[in-house]
Amino acid sequence: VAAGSPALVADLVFDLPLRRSFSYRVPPGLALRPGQRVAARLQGRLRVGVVVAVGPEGGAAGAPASLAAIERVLEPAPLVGPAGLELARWAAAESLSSLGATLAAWLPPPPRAAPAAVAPPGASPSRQPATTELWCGPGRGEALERELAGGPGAGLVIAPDGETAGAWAGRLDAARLDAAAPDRWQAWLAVVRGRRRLAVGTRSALLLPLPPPATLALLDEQDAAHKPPGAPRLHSRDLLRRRVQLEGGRLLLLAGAPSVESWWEARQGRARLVEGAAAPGRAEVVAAPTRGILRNHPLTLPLTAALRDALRRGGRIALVAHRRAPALGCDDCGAVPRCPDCGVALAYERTAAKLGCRLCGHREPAPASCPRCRGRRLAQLGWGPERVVAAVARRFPQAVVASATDAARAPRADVLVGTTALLRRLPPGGLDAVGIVALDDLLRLPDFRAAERAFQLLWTAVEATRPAGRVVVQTLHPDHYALRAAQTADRARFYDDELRFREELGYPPFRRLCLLRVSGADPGAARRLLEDCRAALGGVAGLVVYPPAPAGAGPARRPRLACLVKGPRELPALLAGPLGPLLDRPRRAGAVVEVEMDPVDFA
DNA sequence: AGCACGCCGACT
DNA sequence: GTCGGCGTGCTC
Repeated sequence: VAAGSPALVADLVFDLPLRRSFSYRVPPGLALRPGQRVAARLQGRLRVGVVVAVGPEGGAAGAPASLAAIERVLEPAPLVGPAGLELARWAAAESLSSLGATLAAWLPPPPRAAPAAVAPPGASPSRQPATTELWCGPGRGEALERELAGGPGAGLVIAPDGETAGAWAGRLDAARLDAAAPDRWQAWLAVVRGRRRLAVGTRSALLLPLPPPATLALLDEQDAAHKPPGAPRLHSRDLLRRRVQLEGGRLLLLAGAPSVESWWEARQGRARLVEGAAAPGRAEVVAAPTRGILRNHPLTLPLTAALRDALRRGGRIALVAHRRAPALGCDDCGAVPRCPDCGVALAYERTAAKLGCRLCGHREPAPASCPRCRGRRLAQLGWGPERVVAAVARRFPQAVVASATDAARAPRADVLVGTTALLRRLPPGGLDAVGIVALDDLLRLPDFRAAERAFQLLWTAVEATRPAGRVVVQTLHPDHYALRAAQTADRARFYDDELRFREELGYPPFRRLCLLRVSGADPGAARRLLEDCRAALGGVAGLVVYPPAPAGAGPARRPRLACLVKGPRELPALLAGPLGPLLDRPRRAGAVVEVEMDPVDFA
């Protein structure tokens, strides 16, 4: 180290579940800036690190006396500036996860060979006004296309999946940044340096810096794909909201039937609701009561008629079936045993012959007959896609009936049978009819979002059906508020009812949730670890910590146990302290804890 | 997450 | 008598 020029130290974060940074010596002559990626040795292995701070030696507290040196830079300039780093830091804190893992998920993979020096990104964007708009009218996709193609500002479109991203990249002639793009690193740089005005990507593009004035668009904002499991454990909508809060810009959230959270934001005046002109015509939503029918055949008369009519005109029909529901329901009166405290359907534990609440852990013996009508037809059986295909093919032998996850994969089928994903990515109005085989399967899900999901499914079905077509909904609950609202095309009516329910029982958007999920080969160890977590949270004011409850079957065949924590808006900050030791060392005594803020999927 | 160092079962 | 299982702990 030359006298007079103090050695520089850089703090790095790595793609590891570690919520701390590591200090390294900066070799003389190496110009490093926060946001830049470098290669450095950690435990002898060369790894990709992101520089989060650079300063004179001695700044890093607790660092060993002699530091290892950074090996080389991977990029001549940072991909994100201080604003992007700040955003990622907020996201990591908000989701109780590591900054390194968060950044790794939000940056394109570094180039294989060290690229030639490039111009650094422009100056930090000047503050622009922030606006959020919720676009839910018909033709919103076309409107977005016109808005962005018309220019002149920069635009970033975030799609729920790579396929949609690819389609939009073509539509807008935009730089493509998702995993399937030929060179994401080059594409990222092209936008940063102003050579491309528009970009399309999935959640991995959320931090892409844009020159002002910028428009950020989130497609299908209600889609759970915007918060898949794993890092970064944050909903793309929440990140984009924060992003426009910090740096300004225009945020457009697109959805026919938005998330309850986004509707609430609009109702509170924090987002502008844009419903657009009324559609010229809308498919009719028909409720087909299934009392006592669905047991033997998946088609009621109204749905059979819709199928027959559509087949006669040579049209296409989609049938939405659902996997077996984990809950019990009465096939006679439609009653579903629910948790007395949480209001969600109780999950049926067949082996124990018990009903259990997935949220609070309440358990009771499974009744032999329906508590409401005393009927004996309390059953878990549902009509899965395979059974529906067989039944429809028997009833309409001349029709081509296909089971498909994606309508585009079965172009020749007259009748498509699939789960709710079937209706995704369909051109609006392309179907003659849609049949929802058993809406109750969806309503029975032990998830407080069940009604929201049902409403979104119905709305999507209507949008996918031609204006003179029919959406036939088979259900034992023809008066359910989600169905009524879909029939009258009255969004506000649904959200008013749903928000009242959420407020009464203390669910989002009024309260926040965090799920502590524990798994382990030894059930005893898992239970003990979860009890440690609950004990750690015991003294925190403002929290409701629910008892352990069995968690849904995970990918691993290990017993899983979960516990839900409910709290105020600042829940992450309240949990960070007490759960800190657990987050830093999640594996203990043969069990592992996973902490998930704002979970979207409970079933 | 990896990877190393730690103590208890089936083998050349 | 050893080789090796993965349980636990650490990473500038």
